[in-house]
Amino acid sequence: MRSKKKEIQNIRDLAEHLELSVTTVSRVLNGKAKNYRISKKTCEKVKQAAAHFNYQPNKLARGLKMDRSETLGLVIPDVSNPFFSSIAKNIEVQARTYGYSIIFSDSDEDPLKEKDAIGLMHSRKVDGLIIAPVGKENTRLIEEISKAIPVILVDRYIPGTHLKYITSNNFIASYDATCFFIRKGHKKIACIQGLTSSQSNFDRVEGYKKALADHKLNFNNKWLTGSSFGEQTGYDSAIDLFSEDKKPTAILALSNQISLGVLRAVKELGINIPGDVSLISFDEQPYTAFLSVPVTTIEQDKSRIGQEAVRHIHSSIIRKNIDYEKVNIQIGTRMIYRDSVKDLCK
Amino acid sequence: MRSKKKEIQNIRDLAEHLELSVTTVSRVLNGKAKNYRISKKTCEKVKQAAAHFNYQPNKLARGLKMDRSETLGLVIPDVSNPFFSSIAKNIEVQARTYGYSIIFSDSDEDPLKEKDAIGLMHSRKVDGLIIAPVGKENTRLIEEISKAIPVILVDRYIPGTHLKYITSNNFIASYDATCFFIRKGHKKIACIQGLTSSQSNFDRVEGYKKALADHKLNFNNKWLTGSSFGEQTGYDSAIDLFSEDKKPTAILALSNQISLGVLRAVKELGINIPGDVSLISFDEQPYTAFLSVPVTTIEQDKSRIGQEAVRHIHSSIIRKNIDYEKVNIQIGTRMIYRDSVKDLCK
DNA sequence: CTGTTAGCGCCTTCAT
DNA sequence: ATGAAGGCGCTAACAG
Repeated sequence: MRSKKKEIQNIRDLAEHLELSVTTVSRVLNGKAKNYRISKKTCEKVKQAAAHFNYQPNKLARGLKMDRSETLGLVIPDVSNPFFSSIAKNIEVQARTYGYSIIFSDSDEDPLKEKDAIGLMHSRKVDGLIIAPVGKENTRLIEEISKAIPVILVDRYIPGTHLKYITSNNFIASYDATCFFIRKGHKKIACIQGLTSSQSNFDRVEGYKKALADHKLNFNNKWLTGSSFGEQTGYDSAIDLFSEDKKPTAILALSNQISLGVLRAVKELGINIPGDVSLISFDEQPYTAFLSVPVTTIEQDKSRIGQEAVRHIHSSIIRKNIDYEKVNIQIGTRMIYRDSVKDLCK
Repeated sequence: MRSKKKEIQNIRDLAEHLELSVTTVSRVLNGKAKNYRISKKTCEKVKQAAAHFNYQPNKLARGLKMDRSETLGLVIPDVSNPFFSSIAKNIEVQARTYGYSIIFSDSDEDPLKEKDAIGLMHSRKVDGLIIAPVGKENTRLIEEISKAIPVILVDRYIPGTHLKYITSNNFIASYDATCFFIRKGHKKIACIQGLTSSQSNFDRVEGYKKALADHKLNFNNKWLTGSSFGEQTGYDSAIDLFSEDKKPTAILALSNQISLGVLRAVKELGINIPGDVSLISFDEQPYTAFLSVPVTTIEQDKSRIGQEAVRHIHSSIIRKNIDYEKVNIQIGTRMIYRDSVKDLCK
């Protein structure tokens, strides 16, 4: 056997080189040697040759034939947000253990881009789709596609649909945080919310309201501001909250970026945390402990969210049937107590 | 024409429904109507039907036939690092404007995973590969694959190869930062480095050394510590730097995560920045201004790095030839002056 | 134990 | 101005 490296581009070249049929080679390479009782010798030869020529089957062709691309679509609103990048990382790493590659798209908080991205995923024949929807705009589309392939929502979900989701228990997290404020003697508690059309935002706001109600505190609309999860919202809202006669003693910020904005405003205004105002923020980050004031946060279990998402989508895929088993997992959160909340009772 | 929605799964179904040949449908859908002088009427009918049935061509089949998957591979060491997540975002957004989807893989700072990821990209027939290599372990493999498809390195590059790269001008950035320390009267300047096998780290260290040399300051090995870009390295190095008789007056941290580690150590030790020690950190982040001490940073132009990478790879792809035109772009950085450097001259 | 062959969905050459 | 047919690389009946 000449060891001269011919151009081995596909399985046929390899088969010819080995003087075997493509079938045999295919079988060996797909671990079906046993089923067809292919001789050890042949088996070894094939494997060695494949390794020698560094042959890798064309996944496009394989996908076309098998009707399975071994690919998962991932659509998230903003990877540069550390919350989502963490989720993305966990999903990718987990997905690979199941043999999937990730086709990734950043919807940039834009429903139109999201729509395109979903369409693309479909035409690329992903086996499943993991999506953190921007809002509710593409609900119909997502429901439609979920009839063809398994879909799972992460973080942000859409109620009133069959769509499965995995998210944090936002209601309880928010409820607990607000209660914590109240226990520390706060009565004027503001909440800076994110995207109002997102359900996780809604749940957080509900938790906040419920906590107020449970403690016979009136909910006042002037203390609920904000419109997106971004930094600018936090800044604008904080400025607003302090410019007028509102002046809350506590702020619940519904995302890490929002609290960064609050920090910017607070710095500009010369306001002191927790002296003048207390702060609790959603999303623990590696840097939160080292902020100008170490802020008390609500930590979400990003790694578990990612893992569960992949696990569920994988099991839907192998079961081949888009089951309507209800999967709506709300993963518990954890408060990390630091120095941004003042105890008014002392 | 019945508007009953038959199952339109592929181009043949669509053609049959329209009572046209697949050829014609294909041509219209690929914008080649003009070339074949297909009548306006036919054209319109086809487009409408495609939209109506929400038909999307199977990209797997298309890719197989065309030998172009319209897909770019992206392999980076850690998306949860905000520096890389920012790059990833810019790359994805830019790639989409050229019509590429991104197949993304996180090598998790592990050369083995990186190797697998690159192999997978190859078998998925990506049209081009953008990679921030972990170290130099997979140089051979990357060079090999670069003969088959365009490859471009971002951030971390590999010298002594033909591999194209786009990175920050790390040498100058580091040189300038060190000079700044010196100008402020510092003489005992430590440098906490990242992955020593990465060229960008090397360049940064070289810039640091050169600045010392240019100012007749001896480089002393005891002030060069660290071994990875992670947070723990920053912490360990800082502890080490302060525990002994070293006690530098200034620290140059070669990544944002390293400086977070420094901050952790400094907090634990009750050391004051910039009172006891000054700090300059690579990588500007949204939070850096709000850290316990707003830190002076070296900002890299992440959006430009991403854009250029995609631009170059796209042009290599359409030119169809893997040209050996040297592309080694070093993008300028910008220092953002804040309060973490003490002026010893005052 | 191994091989032959059809066909996945698409584009394109050649024919009309 | 439109069609028919071959083939991209792979897997899986079906056939020995």
